[in-house]
Amino acid sequence: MAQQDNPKQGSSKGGGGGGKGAAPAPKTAITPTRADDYAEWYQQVIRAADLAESSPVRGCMVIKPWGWAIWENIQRSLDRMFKDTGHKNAYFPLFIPKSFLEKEAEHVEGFAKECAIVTHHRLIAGPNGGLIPDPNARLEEPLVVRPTSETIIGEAFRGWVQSYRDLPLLINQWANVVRWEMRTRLFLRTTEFLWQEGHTVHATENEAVEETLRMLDVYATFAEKFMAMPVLSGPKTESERFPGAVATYAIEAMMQDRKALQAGTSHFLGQNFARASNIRFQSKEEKEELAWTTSWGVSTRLVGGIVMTHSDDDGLILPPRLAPAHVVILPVFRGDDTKQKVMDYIASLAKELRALRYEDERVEVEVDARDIRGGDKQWEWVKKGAPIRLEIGPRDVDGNVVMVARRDRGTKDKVSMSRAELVEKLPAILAEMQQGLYDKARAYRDEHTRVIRSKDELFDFFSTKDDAKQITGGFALAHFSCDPKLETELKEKLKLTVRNIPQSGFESAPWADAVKEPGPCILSGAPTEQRVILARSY
RNA sequence: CGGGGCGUAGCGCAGCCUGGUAGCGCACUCGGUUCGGGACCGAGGAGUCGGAGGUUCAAAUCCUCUCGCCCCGACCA
Repeated sequence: MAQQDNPKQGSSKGGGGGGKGAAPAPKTAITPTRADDYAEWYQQVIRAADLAESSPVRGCMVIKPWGWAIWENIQRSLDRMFKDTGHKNAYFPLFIPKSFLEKEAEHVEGFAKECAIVTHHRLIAGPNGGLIPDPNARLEEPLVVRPTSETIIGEAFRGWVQSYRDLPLLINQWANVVRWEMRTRLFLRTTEFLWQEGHTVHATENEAVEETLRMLDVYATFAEKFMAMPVLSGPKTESERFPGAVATYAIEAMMQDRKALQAGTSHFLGQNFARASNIRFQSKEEKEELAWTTSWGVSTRLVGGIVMTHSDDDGLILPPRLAPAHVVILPVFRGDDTKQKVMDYIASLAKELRALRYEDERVEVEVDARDIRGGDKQWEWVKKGAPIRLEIGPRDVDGNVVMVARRDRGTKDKVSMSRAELVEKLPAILAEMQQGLYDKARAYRDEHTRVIRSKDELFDFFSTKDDAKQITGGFALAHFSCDPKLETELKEKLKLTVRNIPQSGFESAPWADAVKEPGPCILSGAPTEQRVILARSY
């Protein structure tokens, strides 16, 4: 059904201010729409949902309460999964002595270009009234602000590991890291970002590989069950590998502009970092051996993934399992006489709803009693993506009913429900919404994933006609030999990269059978064992 | 870091070319009428014109430098 609402906010491209010719009234709460300008739409959704804003510090964002609450939910859910797989949390320093970073050759090369460095520990008055680093307070050895913590954690682990009895060592840290990226985007790529990084040490190669895959699987499960975001799991090619890793695995999701988002990585580090940090242990056979390590992480980028997977032209849509509030109650009343009656009713309903369980968590209820216009309030929560909105006024109180609106339905699509029915059905409704979001995202991804059989087909799939902003392409499933030279060619000509070599996440997709088929590389003709995913990415 | 665009009230913008010391819409505050809803009328508050230097009697407007944002590229979670 067509939306007739008249948004008050959002950027208008044409027109200009000063009361000049107004642009035609947009019909969506977010301007522009996804189809018109996806990148700008993304920015506007974040702003309209009040998730975050940019800060005075280059590339760094301020995460606002609603955005932070989503991250907290991500943290809580993932943390439980880490604990359930035997991991413990710990915390390591923000600063890494420069020399530590230099211990692993590939690692240095990979991160050297994007490190923030601390060289002094004191400021003094400068010539122009400002502050300058005190030349007498120069650090003997500069400290790097961690871009990732393998080296500093490895240093600690060396002391923690002596015997095979100390293994496996399964540690996770929730932290911030800094990577001086050239180009930043809220949540997707910021100079400072928040993440968790798991670091584990094992006695055998097998165990370490198992751990790497286990955590990749934890990520895939989290993405699918909590974020309602379908992902394809599998190893990366050599060129996309984490600096210093033997193998990197990733989960890859398709956003609504059909670009891929790397949503989580798990690295098998072999003995490279153990060697660099000298992590050795005595085996049962009384031999001194070099350990095997892994590392794995997901970041605040996941919030960007949620935005781009589910949201529509009216704003954010949150999967219920990660929504800071499952239910938002919007009181409707006029004078003080009806207010008390309505608020009392709402208080008792909120209490009853909070006692419910959804996915083994408390149902979170927010009562928005702010004294602002009902319509504005309604739209605010639409844009913030709250799963359920309940409208309750005097008439509802009298009839013991509530008006229920779902974020996955039209904004005007409200149904009246008895209080008892709501209480009884709420968990099921949330579950249905969660599943619905997943199914929809899954259908979108599967629809825009194409089995590609030739170079021409590939170029055709990703060809752009006239408007550079139009959404085209998707995931190309193709036989590709993963030769770095050929990868460069695809990157230069089509901006494509091999996202991964999918191992799971595609069961029951219409093209599932094509994935594991062997065949000749569409560029070189060399034989390959299975198809890979080629896509443009964030 | 290269190319392009841009920073003027919370948000979106006009003013800059042709210097004279700030304006519009929405938001905000108050009053009223409305109101199961993204209203309407009236009154009002709010701006270091990103920052620093310079030219000038006078700078949002001209010049230099700088910081930040957005888009495209290279780099990447």
